[in-house]
Amino acid sequence: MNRKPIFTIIAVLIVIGIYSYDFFIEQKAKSDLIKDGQTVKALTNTFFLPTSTTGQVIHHQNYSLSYNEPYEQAEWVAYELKASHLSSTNRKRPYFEIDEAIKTGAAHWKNYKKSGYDKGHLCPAGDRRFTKAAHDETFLTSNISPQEHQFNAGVWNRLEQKVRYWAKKNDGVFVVTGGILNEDLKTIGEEEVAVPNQFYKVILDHTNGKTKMIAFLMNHENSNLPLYKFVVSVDTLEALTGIDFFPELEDRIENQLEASASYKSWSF
DNA sequence: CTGAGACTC
DNA sequence: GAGTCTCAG
Repeated sequence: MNRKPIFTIIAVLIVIGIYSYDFFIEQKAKSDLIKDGQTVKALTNTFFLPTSTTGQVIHHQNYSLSYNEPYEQAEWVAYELKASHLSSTNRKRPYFEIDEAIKTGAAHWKNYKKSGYDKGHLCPAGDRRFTKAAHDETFLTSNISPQEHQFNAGVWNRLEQKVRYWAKKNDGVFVVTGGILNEDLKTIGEEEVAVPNQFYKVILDHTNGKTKMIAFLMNHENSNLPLYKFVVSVDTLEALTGIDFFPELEDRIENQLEASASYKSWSF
């Protein structure tokens, strides 16, 4: 009878041990996930990542972003869209989740509820349908910006579809996108998520060793104008955002390409 | 494709 | 909050 407390203590220790082990495995899996994302970018696509004006760059498995805390959204989201990524698989839309990777705290989706604005994807769900995990990963609140529905479902949607067309045609493109974040923007919700007045997108293609790029700047309103009307130089966007979009590109090529607002080598 | 919102449980 | 359904451009 007097041995009973010993057994109890041993049993408790075993239970604690099991929970600790589970916790350890879970943490290990999480750190591997983050490390993998960084490794992938380091080994392959580093050159296409823009600079960050905030110092908070997050690498997810299928896109990277730079979070701008005061505006409660990403200043840019960057990803590669390969032809093989394009999928017609219909996937169920999950619920938006707070991106736990944002150390300063990503906005809650409730800020958007009944705000009159869409939770507009920056990395589109339609570009990440190749797996459920990739699709779900776009439903993080670090990957959205308040967008008028007419804009999101209209001219912005048209541009996103054009990017898919180029990805298919050129066997892959790099995409950088976001809202123009500057002072005195309207905000929504308790966390005061800023509503950009303009949105931009930069597309880089390096098919067959030739590098070309094209950039778009759109006012935050729907339009029926053809997409080429919104073409600007990357230099224009860099002046507006303070972001250096392709710092790893050879300077001579970078300077030449970024100064151009020509779209003659892109088919619409 | 891009989404919101109402309704039930 | 989760799941299902309807609706709009």
